[in-house]
Amino acid sequence: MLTTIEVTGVNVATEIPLRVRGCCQPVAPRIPGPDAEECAAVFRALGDTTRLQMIHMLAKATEPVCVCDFTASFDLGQPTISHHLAKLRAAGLITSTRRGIWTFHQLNPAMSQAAREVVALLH
Amino acid sequence: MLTTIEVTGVNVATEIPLRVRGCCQPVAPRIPGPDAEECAAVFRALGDTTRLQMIHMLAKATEPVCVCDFTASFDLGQPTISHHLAKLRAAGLITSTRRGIWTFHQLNPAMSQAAREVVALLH
DNA sequence: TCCTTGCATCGATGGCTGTCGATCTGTTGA
DNA sequence: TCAACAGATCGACAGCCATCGATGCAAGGA
Repeated sequence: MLTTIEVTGVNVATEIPLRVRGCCQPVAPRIPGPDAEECAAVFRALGDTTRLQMIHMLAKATEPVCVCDFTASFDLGQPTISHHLAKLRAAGLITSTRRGIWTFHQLNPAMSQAAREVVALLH
Repeated sequence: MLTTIEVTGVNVATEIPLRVRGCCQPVAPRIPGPDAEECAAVFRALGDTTRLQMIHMLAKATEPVCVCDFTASFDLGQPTISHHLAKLRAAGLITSTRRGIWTFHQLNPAMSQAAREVVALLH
């Protein structure tokens, strides 16, 4: 175990680094570009408290949820809720179905495997 | 299976909704506020392709990684890399240790359980 | 045919974020 | 003591994002 000292959020160690490879070398194979962007997009969609709560609500819900359920649950206007739902839809996390006057939302059954694994973490 | 028609990204179903509870009702218990915000912060930190690649590299690396390794791997300036590392550090995903001239970075061994589960998905 | 209702869309606005060049700081070696 | 280097910080800037009020639009009911 190294003895370290906190300095502006960075630990200062007093020992010589054990370093095999040279410096300034790429370290490991990267995630393929498109995969990384798609994965980041899912994280970005969930990187907002409101949308995270929405996905959690949909994951818990036993029947489809309409927009007014969300507006009743969050202190936000209807256009803002609609905007968040559009973001979740664009990320492929939910699907929306209109039945008569109402539009119902649910987790996308055809969600990507990566997205499914992330959503599963939200119980 | 419902027969649906695509209209501006929303499916239009022709059947009457099966709805037990009334409309405009909160649906399920929410994630406690602080938990949701902390969780969203982790997702937000991973919601950028560069940072996602960084975490992936650190997860794959067998020894600590210094800033110049990242600048060699990404087409970004050193201040930008430093900025992204600071974001990952603020989210509790990595720790940074200075040894002599270099600052080495690694996945935070004391990462929150939620964060650990998310990072584990990146292989 | 007209009104009401649920929801999407538009335009505006303030705040946040990714990126850069310039600069500052701390460490090493001469 | 000083020069060279790794990396953090600062200030600026452009682009994105969350939010709102206003408006448009489709469906249902009178």
